[in-house]
Amino acid sequence: MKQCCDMRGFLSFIVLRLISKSKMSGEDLRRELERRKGHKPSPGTIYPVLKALNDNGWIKETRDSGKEKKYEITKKGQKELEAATRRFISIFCDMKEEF
Amino acid sequence: MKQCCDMRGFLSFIVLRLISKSKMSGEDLRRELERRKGHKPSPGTIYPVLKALNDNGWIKETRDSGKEKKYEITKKGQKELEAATRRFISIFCDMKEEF
DNA sequence: ATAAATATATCGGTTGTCCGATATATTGTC
DNA sequence: GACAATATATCGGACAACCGATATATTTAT
Repeated sequence: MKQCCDMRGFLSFIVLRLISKSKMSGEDLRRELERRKGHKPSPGTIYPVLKALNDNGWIKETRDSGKEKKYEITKKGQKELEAATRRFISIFCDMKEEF
Repeated sequence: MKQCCDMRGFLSFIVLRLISKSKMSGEDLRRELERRKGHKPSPGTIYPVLKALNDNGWIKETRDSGKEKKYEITKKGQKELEAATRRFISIFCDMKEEF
């Protein structure tokens, strides 16, 4: 174990959260994730995540006048995000003080 | 993807945090994790995590008068926990409002 | 329109987390 | 001390996250 911990497994959660705040493209997300994590996820990481979220009906494409492709959250995605957020809070309840 | 997301990958982080607050045994941790996650990690999950944290010198055993074995955090573990917490906050900065 | 740059998509492979099963050790009870 | 109950340890394997490489599509610049 190099560090405690890798914090794998949360990418789709973060991505869904970010998209819920504003429409974002794959590259938008890569940039924002680099900012937060100090490491830019590879295309092979981010696009499969977007595909999975889309296949689940949690996000959907939106093309504003034929420009670059962005994603926005769906109603179903909102529900899922709320549920996931509840799970998150329940697990990390005591992190409150750290923020 | 069944849910977004499984929130795997944070177990050692949570365990280190819990131990930093009070000395805990493996079973103490299993109970507390069940409370938070709604699912009790198997022995095959928790003990290897404790071993790994111990091997890294982040926690150490403490036997209070030959009673059950508990773990407490070390100085090195404190440092690592602070670093991990910083990473966590950086990634989830916007979760602040949710708590 | 063509070329270059950027964005998206897909696939195979690696790695790490976690579990179930099982074995051993420790504690509590009689 | 003997036995049961509880706690700890270890191992193989399943599964999923993530990456690197590569291919394709789209946008931008000339």
